[in-house]
Amino acid sequence: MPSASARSHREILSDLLTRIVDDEFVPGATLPSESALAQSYGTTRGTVRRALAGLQTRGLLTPVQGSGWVVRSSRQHQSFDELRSFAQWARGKRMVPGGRVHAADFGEASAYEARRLRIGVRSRVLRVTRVRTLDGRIVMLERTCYPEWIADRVATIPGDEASVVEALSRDFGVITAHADHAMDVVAVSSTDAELLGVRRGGPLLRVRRVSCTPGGAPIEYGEDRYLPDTVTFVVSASRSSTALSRSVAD
Amino acid sequence: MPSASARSHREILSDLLTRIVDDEFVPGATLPSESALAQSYGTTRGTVRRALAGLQTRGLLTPVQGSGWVVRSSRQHQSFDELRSFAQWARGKRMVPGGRVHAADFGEASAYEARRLRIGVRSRVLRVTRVRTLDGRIVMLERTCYPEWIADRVATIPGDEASVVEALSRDFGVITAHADHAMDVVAVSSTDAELLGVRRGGPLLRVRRVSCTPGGAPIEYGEDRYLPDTVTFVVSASRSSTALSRSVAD
DNA sequence: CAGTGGTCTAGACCACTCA
DNA sequence: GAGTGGTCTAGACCACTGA
Repeated sequence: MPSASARSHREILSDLLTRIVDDEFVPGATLPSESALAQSYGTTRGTVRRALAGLQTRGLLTPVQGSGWVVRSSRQHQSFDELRSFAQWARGKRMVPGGRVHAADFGEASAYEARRLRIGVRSRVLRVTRVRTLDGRIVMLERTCYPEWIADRVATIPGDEASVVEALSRDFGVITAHADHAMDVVAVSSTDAELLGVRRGGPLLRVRRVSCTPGGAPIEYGEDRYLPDTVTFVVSASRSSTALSRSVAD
Repeated sequence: MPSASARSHREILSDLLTRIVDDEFVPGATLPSESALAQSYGTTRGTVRRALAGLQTRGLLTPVQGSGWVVRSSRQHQSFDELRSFAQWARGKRMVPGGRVHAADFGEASAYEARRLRIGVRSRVLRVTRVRTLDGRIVMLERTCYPEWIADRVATIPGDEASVVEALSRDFGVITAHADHAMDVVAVSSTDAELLGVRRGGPLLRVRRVSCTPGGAPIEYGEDRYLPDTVTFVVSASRSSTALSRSVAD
């Protein structure tokens, strides 16, 4: 039953989410009508629709005009924070994230890095290479490039800090609001092979990423290389709700 | 300047989109306030906000509370149809899609296929293997599994049909409304090697996909294997708008 | 045809940003 | 403190579904 106190769209979303995850509404079933929900939550259709739209975006519901809202899945997708941070994602999965910094050096931005970070070519940047582990097993090689405005702050973060994202937010108030990801596949290079402890030529999933502040200022350009059988990226797409796109490799 | 006739949220969205793509508003710039836009389009804030939310989902805009809507990018993301259909995507990129059916056989659903398609184990399914080309070059190997309710209709589609998705919609009225994608990386198997014309052991980007009707009925389970340097998947994520998630490979 | 979601209006108050 | 986006209300009409 609905929480009598749920009036904001967030509360309604979280209440419906709980009820779906708890199988009160199973996949394939139709929810009560928007008007009925509005009445039972003591609010209006507009507010209920905001909550439903949120669950649609998360891939749990789909609207069928003239019929009702159908439960599409009861599997909860991950939050943006979990997507953004390796450590937060790992903890959400009850796994122990670890890793070590292999190298951290200042240098000049390449043309590619400069374009991604929207800074001048040859501006000062900090490049950090980390090897990431899950439950002690190596899963990923991460190369990150930070623009000068944040580089000095990043440099003070200890090499064994599990979550750089958390540290940036906690210690410096720098928050990630957006991230663009590009996913493709590459072969293991000689350098990769040494750091990851695998043979050359094998498959790696590469994720290139630019994270930005709420104002749109790029915080970092990162390139992650995952070993096979370690992670899968899942995208739930529908006509009106996803920003996934497929593009020609450049 | 705004089209005087733009009154629905779709029209406003498309007008703003044009103005952003045409660099009337460049990345980093702030749009006129919601109230100002509402007035100039002859509508209300609510309608304008729907349009803005759509552009946010597409990764073009981001709201900054107390300040305004900031242009984040002027690169247009692809539509759901382009994501869904290899042929439509290729045409959007001005490339020529091609391919041939290598095998098409009826068989019994495996436990995995049955779970994905929400049908009984050992139900009758149609399995089709296609090799896909772009501008004549082999880029992808596609294995698709169709449940019985649609299999006979799929079987009538010619092997050289460029877009199965289009054919299903055009000839049978079967429309894809959702698709869940899981992306990871695998090594080239001996079978793959033969069909794709590459050596064993190299990297392939694997995309597993379940497409559903508006009512949520699975239409197909597909597994695509892309050669390196052919496609990249791009995801634009923010705190409130994307369904991308990262999960442990199973 | 009754009931559903899709859309739009017109207003209100709040939280936040920035000069 | 003026102006911005964030939220919510209370209603209206439309397009569509399904019995």
